[in-house]
Amino acid sequence: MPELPEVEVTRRGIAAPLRGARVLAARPGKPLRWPLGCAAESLAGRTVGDVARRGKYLWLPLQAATAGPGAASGGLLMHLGMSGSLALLQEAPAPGPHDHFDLVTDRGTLRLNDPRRFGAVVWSDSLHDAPAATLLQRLGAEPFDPAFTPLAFHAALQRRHSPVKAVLLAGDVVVGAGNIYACEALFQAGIHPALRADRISRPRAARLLAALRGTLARALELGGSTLRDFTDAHGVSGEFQAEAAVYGRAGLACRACGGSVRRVVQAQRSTYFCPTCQRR
DNA sequence: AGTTAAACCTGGTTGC
DNA sequence: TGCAACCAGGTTTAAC
Repeated sequence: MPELPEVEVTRRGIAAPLRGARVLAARPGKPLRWPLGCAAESLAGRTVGDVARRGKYLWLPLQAATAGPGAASGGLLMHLGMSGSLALLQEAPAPGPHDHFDLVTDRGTLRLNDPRRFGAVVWSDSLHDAPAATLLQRLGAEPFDPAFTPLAFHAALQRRHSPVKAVLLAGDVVVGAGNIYACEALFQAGIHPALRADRISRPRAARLLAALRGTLARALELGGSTLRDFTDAHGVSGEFQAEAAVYGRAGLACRACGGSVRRVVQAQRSTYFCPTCQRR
């Protein structure tokens, strides 16, 4: 499920309550994408720092009680995959069949629910060491980074020969958009999803970046999108999907021109677009 | 090197 | 009603 807005909504829900929390225990469940990479017992006694986000990854700093030089830091790199969500529970019931990781703290239990188990919880000594550094290394620019200018976006697109939709999804030019927001941003920008990235003009690249930022910002306001199972840290669903212009609307009328929204498959994923409003 | 398939998993929906 | 086929918010890894 989760694209940047859902991950950021999650981060905002847990960051303040968990800042300074003391870890009492960690309970891994069924295997996720990768092994935890440390003994669960080694997390007990650590203190949670400021939860950060990079792309669709969350970083939970976990400081050791004995503050020595270097070896005391580290943290958990978390990813929600396709179907994951995090909840911060004051009184956690016994884990259900799809609860695959618990971080028990004195401020509540942070619980990962992830039916498909494409998500991940991985220990890393720091963001700058493997495995975290390896995973984050391929990520493109943060969409809201002011240093990421329309010109820089256009230059990056010029180097790619794939359809622009596939480039947005790949996340190595700019992170944050998944299948929903890539479709929506392209619609807002009036760009055909099959258009090769290197064929996009400078003005259209600028328009696409603005559309991407606008789409992600609007989704953030609405608490993200909930298609089937996403909820924020308090169990609340997102509302963005209700105002999606094209995503999931194959055969329905385009909200702008009244024409029929089409569904095609690109890079093994469904793409929704309006052939009238979006041009090559 | 750069682009495109295969793989990981479970469950809900659709169609015969 | 039963069951097969297809679909789903992601991204690493392997293969052209």
